[in-house]
Amino acid sequence: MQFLNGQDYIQQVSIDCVIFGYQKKQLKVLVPKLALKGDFSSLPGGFILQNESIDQAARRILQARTGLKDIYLEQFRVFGDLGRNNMPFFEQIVGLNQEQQGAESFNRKELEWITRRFISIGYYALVDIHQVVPQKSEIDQSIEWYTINELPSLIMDHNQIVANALQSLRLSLDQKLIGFTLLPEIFTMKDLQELYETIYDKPFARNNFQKKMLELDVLDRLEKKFTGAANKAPYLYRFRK
Amino acid sequence: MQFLNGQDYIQQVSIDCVIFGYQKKQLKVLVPKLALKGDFSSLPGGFILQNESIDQAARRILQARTGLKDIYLEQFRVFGDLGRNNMPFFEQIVGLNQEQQGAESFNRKELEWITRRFISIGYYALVDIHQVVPQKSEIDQSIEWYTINELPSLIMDHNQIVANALQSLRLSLDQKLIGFTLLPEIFTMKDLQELYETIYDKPFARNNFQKKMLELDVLDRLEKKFTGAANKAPYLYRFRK
DNA sequence: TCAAAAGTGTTCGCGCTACACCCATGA
DNA sequence: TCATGGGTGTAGCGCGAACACTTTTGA
Repeated sequence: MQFLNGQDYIQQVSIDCVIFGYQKKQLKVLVPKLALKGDFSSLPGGFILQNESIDQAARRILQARTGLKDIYLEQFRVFGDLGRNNMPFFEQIVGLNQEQQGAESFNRKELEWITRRFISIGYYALVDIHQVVPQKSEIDQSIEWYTINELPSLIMDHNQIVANALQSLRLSLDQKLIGFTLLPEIFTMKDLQELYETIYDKPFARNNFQKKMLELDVLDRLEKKFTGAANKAPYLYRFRK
Repeated sequence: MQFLNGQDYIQQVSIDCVIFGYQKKQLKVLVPKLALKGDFSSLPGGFILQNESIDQAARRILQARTGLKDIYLEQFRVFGDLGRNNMPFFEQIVGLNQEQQGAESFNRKELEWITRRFISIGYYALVDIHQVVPQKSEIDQSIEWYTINELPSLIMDHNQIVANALQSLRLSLDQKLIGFTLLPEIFTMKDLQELYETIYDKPFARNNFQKKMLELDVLDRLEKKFTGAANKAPYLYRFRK
């Protein structure tokens, strides 16, 4: 019935993942560039196999791009407007790729399948960026971390999806103690504060931030971290599971 | 390609609506009972036409059951577990309806269509219960308002969907000034307070509740309401749009 | 001894809660 | 004039923000 690459997927439904990472006071998103002429980038995505749940599908997609198995994952919204189809995108490609790349690499049936209208389930994931070795899929030319404020223009409504994901992340961050998943296992209070400041794009008072975090009672204080700098050495912390 | 009743729908995706109403200090949900032997109830739901957005589909489904066009509507979650299919349900029906009702009223193609695994997009709606004249669809035997604590057992995971909807409603109620949509246009402060107490299932202090609501600066105070009771007449209010 | 940055204790103001009081209404 | 329920003012309390002070570190 409905096949793409010989797999039996649910038709007209896709999953798009906003994979957040954090490095050097910047919130980043993992974005592959498609192996087609014309600079097309999109969110890492995929389809849902008949014999897997949507969460399993999202995990499979994430694992393929990040190599990580245990990832913090949250479904945040469905995008189902009319006009969410790859048609204009493929038309552009056909125009740009007259030889044999791109659209030609799809056979006729696959092209029909992929250019229909799609409903997309948005997931966001939080990862320790240092643990990720970004993996190209077979349709990618490259895959890279982009600072969220310097994202390239993405296909369809994918820029909008990122904006929505960030909004949802901000709402959940305080509630669910998920910020730690963006950091390495061991971190200083300053690291944590800078992460929060980056996500909310506003400063926090140092002492109050520390107090608030410690009162959550989820941090183990470890030994001090001697940096060689001429100041008091900060404690290291670890998130208690 | 994919047809049910001659319509071209997206396959394996459904919409389920939790329609909230409020009457006599009770939060209610509109639940149709299916025209099949064996007491099957489900959430009002439907499918997505190829040429409508998911929001439009939800509105169409809501209008069909409530008669109302302008309805407060919120998408709150996607349910996509494995095993979300109507197969066990239809097997039960076949067992119970040996004659010609129920499953037999579907032709073979429709049966195949409807018994596949489904991904369902959950919406909740808030309506003024007095404006609604519940409408049966052709597959319903009846349709009724049920107090949320006395819901019947619904098919598949629909009871779970209702629980999720209520949870989302509670989270949004304070943020988005949507409570008023459950009340008639004109109401007293006591009406509003009782609505909140019902939804959150806990009491609020009368004076503080009043202050909080008035400080939102979204209520127009109208004339007093003389009830004939031997006490001070309460003001009537209207939500300012 | 000093500057830099980390850790901690204290005060201030706001918003929510609780208590108190007054007012209108019909019997 | 009284009971009932509605409207409003004020005091207490807890949390987060702002401020202040101490401690540690290497130059």
